[in-house]
Amino acid sequence: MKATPEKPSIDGIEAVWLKNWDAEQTYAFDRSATRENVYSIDTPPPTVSGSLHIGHVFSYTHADVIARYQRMTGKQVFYPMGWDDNGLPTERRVENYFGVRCDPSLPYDPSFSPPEKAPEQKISISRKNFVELCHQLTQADEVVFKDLWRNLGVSIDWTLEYSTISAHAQAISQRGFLEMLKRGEVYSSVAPTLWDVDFRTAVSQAELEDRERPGNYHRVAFKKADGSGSIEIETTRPELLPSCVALVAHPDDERFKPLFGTNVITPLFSVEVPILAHELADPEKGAGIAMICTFGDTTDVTWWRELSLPTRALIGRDGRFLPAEFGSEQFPSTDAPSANAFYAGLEGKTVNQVRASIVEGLTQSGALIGELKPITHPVKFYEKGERPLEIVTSRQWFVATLKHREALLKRGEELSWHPDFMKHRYKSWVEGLNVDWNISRQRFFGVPFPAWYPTDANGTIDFDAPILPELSELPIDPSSDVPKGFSEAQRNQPNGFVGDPDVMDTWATSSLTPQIAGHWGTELFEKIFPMDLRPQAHEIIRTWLFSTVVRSHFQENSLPFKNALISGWVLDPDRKKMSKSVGNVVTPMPLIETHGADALRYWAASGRPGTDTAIDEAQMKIGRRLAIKTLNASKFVLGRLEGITIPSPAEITEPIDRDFIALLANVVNEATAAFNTYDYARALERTEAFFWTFCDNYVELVKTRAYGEGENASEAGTNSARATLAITLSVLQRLLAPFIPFVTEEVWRWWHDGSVHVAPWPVIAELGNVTPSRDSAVYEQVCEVLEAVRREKSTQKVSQKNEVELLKIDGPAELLSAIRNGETDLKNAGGVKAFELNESATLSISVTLTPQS
RNA sequence: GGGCGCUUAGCUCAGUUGGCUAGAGCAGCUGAUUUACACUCAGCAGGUCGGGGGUUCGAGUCCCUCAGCGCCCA
Repeated sequence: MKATPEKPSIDGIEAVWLKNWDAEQTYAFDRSATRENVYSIDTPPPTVSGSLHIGHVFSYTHADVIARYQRMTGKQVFYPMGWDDNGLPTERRVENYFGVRCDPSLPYDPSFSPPEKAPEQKISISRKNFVELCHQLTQADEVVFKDLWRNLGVSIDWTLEYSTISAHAQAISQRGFLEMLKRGEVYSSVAPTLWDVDFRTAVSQAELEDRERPGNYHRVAFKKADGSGSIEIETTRPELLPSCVALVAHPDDERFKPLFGTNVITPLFSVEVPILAHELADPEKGAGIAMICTFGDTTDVTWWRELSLPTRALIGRDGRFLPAEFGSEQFPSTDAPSANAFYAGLEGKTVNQVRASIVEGLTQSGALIGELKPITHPVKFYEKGERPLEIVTSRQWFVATLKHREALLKRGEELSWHPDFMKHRYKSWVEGLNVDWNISRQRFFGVPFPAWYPTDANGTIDFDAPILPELSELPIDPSSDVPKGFSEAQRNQPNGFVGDPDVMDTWATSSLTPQIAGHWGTELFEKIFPMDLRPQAHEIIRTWLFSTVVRSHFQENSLPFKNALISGWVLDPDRKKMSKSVGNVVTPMPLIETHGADALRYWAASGRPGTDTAIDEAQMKIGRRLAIKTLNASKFVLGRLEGITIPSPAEITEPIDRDFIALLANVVNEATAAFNTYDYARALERTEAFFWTFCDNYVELVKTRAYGEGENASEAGTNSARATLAITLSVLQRLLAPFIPFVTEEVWRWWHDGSVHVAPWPVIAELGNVTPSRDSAVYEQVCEVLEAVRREKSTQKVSQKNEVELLKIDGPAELLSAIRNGETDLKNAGGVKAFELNESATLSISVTLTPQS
């Protein structure tokens, strides 16, 4: 056995072992492994947005302790790392960081470089220049992220690194799209689409959030077409009056039943619209009768579709009102001249401006009844946006999810969720789907759709006959690549082609992380798919988890992974959610520097799956203490064993040792069972508790005997203690290794050549012929007596080293026999000079201390 | 509006199918201690398990109900 260091320390050991693990390729995935022998992890590729978050540390630690456990059980762990660098977050960051804006109409400027300091007025640059800056910034960010992961001791195989904007990921993503297209699972259509006017892009249902916003009910009178009076409706969006196509009330609403099928005339624009019945109309809301406009919200879209209403959409992609001609077929009007005259003042205006004009017009015409009624109501926003979404009609690619709802729900049932209740998140999301998954984004830094469209002699684009590349050509960019049989000169020309201008939703790519990380189409993929584990946070169940399930269901007719390990959130010390705007975000690197990586991991690993956990530096200090204790206990025990041949567990013969090993066997069983159900926190708790009793009680009891000293010393007794110390230390070092990998590696190497992280996970068979079923409770009963002795010394305020003149114990025969078995150790540990044991029904321990000199 | 989770000691949390006197760590208090311990060890104290009702020989645990907090979905 090697010598233990004189003064071991945990400070600085991270750097030593990181270097060593790199050199030894400790975490390298062996591609020759068979599928049964592989444990594969679908690592979340974090959004590389420049800010590291303590939440990263939290959830990546959870996955890592599982990875380390699996590796020790003998599995080849496929543990890749990805960076989600495409998409809007990167674009926003680049715009602000460099002070630029993408204008796809500009030509590429090879000599462009951004100014040192971001200018106030953003510089317009070409798409290619913009994308170059995106790459530049994300690469720099990725270095910082990687540094954190390494310092945290995440056991990733860095040769498996990928990024979602890489050519490899783009090729996979485009192939995935083409295969869906071939199978008819994706389609393009012109449809009302939720639209962010600031970002100028469509957004999907998964990116929506409701925000409570103040609004006003405007009571507006519509004259009946037959001239018999008027109907009053209430609306929060009077600006949509020119887009009104009908009024709607609940079919059972007695107030309006007689009116169904009759017509009214819109104020200001004199458009005749019907009064219709639909169940989604809420009799309790407003006046109980609403106007349907194309389109104010998603309910309007439902009504429009189910009631087969005409389209009078007027809000453009920039959020401004489009031209309209009243009196035309689309906008019939009984008074076209005044309608057009009024509308002339609205065209090109923003939503707020138009609202003001229309309210004024309604007031003047007397159609606005009474005062405005302020209300608070939920309004749909893009989760990253600042203005309410509009609905515009545009061409988009959709993945058909709605008609597969039942199958997708079944997939959710099939998946093992940790914790189990998280499956409700998935279920309620899938049940609530109301539009197909829109995967088109009118943005720049993303994976382009691999499609061109032919144009006819008039230059009209035929969207129904896309020109598609061969799989071998991928990745392609239709805005710069030319389809086979065409030349660049034919781009955007009659009888030529146009490239699809859009990029894919970021989830359309990251839903293929198993395919990207596992190199779809190669032998490797067969070995890692379906993945064993998907670790992730709960707020992306409806996006990442759901979309991955969708893609895998279509592509492989399978779940993409068997287990989903859902982490909670990290809350600030006041149990508030961390957010940039509140300014309570904690960055992890200083915490690693202060407390050590093991300590930070200890805190993270004590947060159970799915449980929100507050940042707690006190907990990190306890983790640090555990690491230091591991170091010192190992030094002490190994010091007792220095220079001798360590006896094998077969030599564990003393009853107290055998009982202690039985308890150890129970801990091994419990920790293993807990890991197998992804309850790492429980495994840690049990291991840790046992480790402390090992240090404070067992080692204290047997250290004299292990030295071959003290009264009644015997070779058998000494060897039994030595064997117990050695095997227990070995087992505990390994049980702790997934949680505190740096310090356990340090102490393991004091007496082993290889890494603890590829050492075999402890099993009962190692423990000699001891079984978890205990012959007796010798150890616990001896501890109880030891405690009584310590209590007496503490009460008497004397040193624990003070000797005990006489230890008198009255108790049942069974107990006395246990104590006799531990008598020697008790004498050694408690300084007991003499025992007096008497049989009695009740337990009583009397301690007579030797008077202090 | 529907759903999920949480509520146990001052704090952070355990408490597996209902069963010994409800546990741990931290903080607090009282001591001991410097040849494993960038301190460590021992001891003490601290809870009507959110409220109410029910099932049961027995409820922190199961059922009902109410309240508060958080989240998901609509």
